[in-house]
Amino acid sequence: MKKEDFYFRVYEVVGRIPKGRVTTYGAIARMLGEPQRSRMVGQAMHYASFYTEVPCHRVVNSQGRLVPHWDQQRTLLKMEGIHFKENGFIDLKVHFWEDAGV
DNA sequence: GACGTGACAGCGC
DNA sequence: GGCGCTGCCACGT
Repeated sequence: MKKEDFYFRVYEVVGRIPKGRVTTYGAIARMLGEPQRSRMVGQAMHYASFYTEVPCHRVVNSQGRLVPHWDQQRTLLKMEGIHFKENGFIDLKVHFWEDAGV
């Protein structure tokens, strides 16, 4: 698929993340059928800064770590009810979410 | 057109 | 479980 369409799909999936839940870049890439493009998902999020409707703060990496240089994300997720571990990572075992259909 | 960089993931040590 | 290396694709210089 076209990269532009790929980004759009990413925003769509991210927009479906329920409140109080989070997902990973790899998971989103898999939902779109292209697990190798996990980095493109991250890049899409970078560009998503333009789309305020996209809750990109609910997207973390496979380690449950938050986005670097964006401390506010931690606060935003706390408001969502996300529980953080001592190391500052999110407990994916609890808040991980994945959309079955696309 | 080529090189370097980056909101990542997966595997090996 | 934490750290490091490799593969990936797109974008900026």
